[in-house]
Amino acid sequence: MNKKKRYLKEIFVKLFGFFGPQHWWPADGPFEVAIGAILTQNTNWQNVEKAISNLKNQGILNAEAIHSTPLQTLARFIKPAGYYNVKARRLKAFVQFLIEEFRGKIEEMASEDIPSLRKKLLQVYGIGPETADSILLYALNKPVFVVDAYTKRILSRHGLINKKASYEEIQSLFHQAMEPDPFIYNEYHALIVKLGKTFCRPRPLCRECPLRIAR
DNA sequence: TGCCAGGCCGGGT
DNA sequence: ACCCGGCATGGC
Repeated sequence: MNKKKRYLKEIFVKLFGFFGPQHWWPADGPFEVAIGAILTQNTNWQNVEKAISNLKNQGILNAEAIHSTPLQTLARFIKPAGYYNVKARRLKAFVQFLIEEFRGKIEEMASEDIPSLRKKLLQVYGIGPETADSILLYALNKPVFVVDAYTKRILSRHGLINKKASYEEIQSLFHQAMEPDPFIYNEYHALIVKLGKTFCRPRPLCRECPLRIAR
């Protein structure tokens, strides 16, 4: 549908014009991006920053250290991020995968082709589609669009999808509408999050929204 | 004070 | 193939 493509392009232009560049991901290097991607699952980024700060202060923000830190101890350090027991297990599962497949070096993931790498990531405990795509885009700079709850909400409110649309379905809309440019995908997702937090919350502020849908 | 936040897993239908 | 309960902290 050509109309949807133009609509999606238009949304990007409006958001970028209104909010400006977002300069995501707010992290120091690709490994920290991946850890943050797991920690921020259904969680405020502000809380994630505290957890990451703890890991840094403990000097264990690297694959080997997380691997060798006892589960309970790791859970204690990431407590501010919420769901700390499951997330501790997820962090360990991820670094285990990283060590087994890429000698613990996340940079080495970049040489693998996107579809097979995405499939591998999805097999890791605690990594679903959004987290996998966040790692691909924000840690490895791959042209993969990240879909999240805000994306669904906004597209649904604009009548571009129905509520039961699947993750891949929504993702393919963006992949068809926009050039496969990591910079564009990076900014677009970040801008959607910005819009979601500012105007498109469960109780929306449509009057002040830069997209201003009539309803 | 409650609602909400940059999801995912596992069991049940 | 979907649907839903569970997981938990901290900020506004």
